[in-house]
Amino acid sequence: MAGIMSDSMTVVTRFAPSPTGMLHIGGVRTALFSWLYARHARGRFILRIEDTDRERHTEEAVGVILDGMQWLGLAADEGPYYQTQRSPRYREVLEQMLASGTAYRCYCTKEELERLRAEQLARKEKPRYDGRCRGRTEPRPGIEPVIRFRNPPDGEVIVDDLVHGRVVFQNAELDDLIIARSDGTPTYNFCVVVDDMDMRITHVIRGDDHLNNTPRQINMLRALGGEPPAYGHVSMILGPDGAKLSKRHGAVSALQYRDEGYLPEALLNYLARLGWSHGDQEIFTVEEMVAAFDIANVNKAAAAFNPEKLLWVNQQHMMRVPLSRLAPILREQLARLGLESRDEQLLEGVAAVQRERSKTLKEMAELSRYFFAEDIALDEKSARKHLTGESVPALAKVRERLSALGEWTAEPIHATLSAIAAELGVGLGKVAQPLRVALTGGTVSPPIDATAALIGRNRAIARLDRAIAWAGK
RNA sequence: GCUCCCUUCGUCUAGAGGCCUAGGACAUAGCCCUCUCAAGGCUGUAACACGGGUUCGAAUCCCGUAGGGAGCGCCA
Repeated sequence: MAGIMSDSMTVVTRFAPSPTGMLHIGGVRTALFSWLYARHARGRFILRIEDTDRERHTEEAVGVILDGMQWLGLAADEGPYYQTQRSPRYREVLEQMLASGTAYRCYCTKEELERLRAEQLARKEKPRYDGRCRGRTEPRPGIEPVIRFRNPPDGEVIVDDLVHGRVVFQNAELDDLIIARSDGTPTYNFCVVVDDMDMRITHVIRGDDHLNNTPRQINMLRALGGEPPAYGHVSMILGPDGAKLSKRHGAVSALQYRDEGYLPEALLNYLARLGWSHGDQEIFTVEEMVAAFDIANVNKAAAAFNPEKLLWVNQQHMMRVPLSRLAPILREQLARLGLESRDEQLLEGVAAVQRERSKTLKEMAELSRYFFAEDIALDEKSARKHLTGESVPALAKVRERLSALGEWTAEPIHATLSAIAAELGVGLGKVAQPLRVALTGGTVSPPIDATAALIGRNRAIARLDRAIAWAGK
């Protein structure tokens, strides 16, 4: 009964990225599913860095993964483990397999193997090693051998995949894969098996590009006397055009989304809903996802990444989260625009009125310059339209009454503006729009009373004076 | 080429033989609300890849076909 664990057994999942210099959002999604599965089952989640290919992997590349996981809040209960630090253990298992005969040395040269491959291809066969060194007992002088796994020649391997259901592979389709290179270093498929066994992984949740590796890994695990874990192969993410997601589709790195002003829980929510659903619910807090997640409901088909929906999900989260969560991120985004603000009260106030009019915190910062900048730029077009000679009486009246206003908050400001409109016999728009241009420099802002309140009396009056002067020209 | 996987509105999905006149969400169009922009509300356009079966009845089960993807490395 491969992979069926009793309830009493603790679930252990893992995320095993290869440090390529970026945390890909496809990887984030499998990490998330792994993490959710462990959290839901009150199990453990392990982070393991697959860095066997030493040259390509740098410390910075590992740092990127760690930073990304931290930003996302996908905390590991164990690790990070590094494969490069486990060499002695791999060596040990290799020796053990050689001794037991489940692995053997292969002295074929690369040229020989290439020829074999070419012949098979010419015969329209699947290229695979034919096992010619299986029975060899004597070394070939001058050749450093590789080590191959002795795969069972017949029978089948059944994978009861958590998302795909039963998948059956014939052993005859599998060949004896190389588990150690001629320089003695172990290869990926072998390391994974040893690691998953040693770390007692109960549920391997990974990309479905690994589905074809699974029968080999199961065979190796059995040869080592281990019991295979359960496997769940989740689909990959496609670009909006249905092609494999790549840089040309825009941001594929998780940290880019942080820089673009997305909330990590929103990214997680969006990624989870890509291939998974829970009734008609679209917006989930992380806790809700943990409670509702079930790998069995994950879709088999690959899903296309839709940036517009991510934007919507992000805004929905911005509108629900406490303002104190938004303020620091808004401050950071403002800083990138060269605008300083240490006023937590103001930051939260701005976030409160802007969150329903911005999709990201970056956009919020861009739309909120006039709340933080001392000098604002007057948009020509807006000014010509609304700061006309006709608007001067209204503006003057607003200036006069607002400077005398007792309490500088939205309600009295609103009452004042309404009263002025009524006195002048015009709609509120005739007062609000010129004032909006005066205060913000443009025609778009949150409700004018709230906007004025946040801008503050002194700055508001100064901007009014300037606008009146402009209109009177 | 071989093996394996996948296929419901443009996109993400619901759907476990009758509840389907195929539901929800994003996007899109219209209306409402309204001081601008939003947010919100209402309404609309829009899908079971195709062909055969099985069944009283199929989006759902079976078999093909087509299309897409992955794997077949001394990469991970």
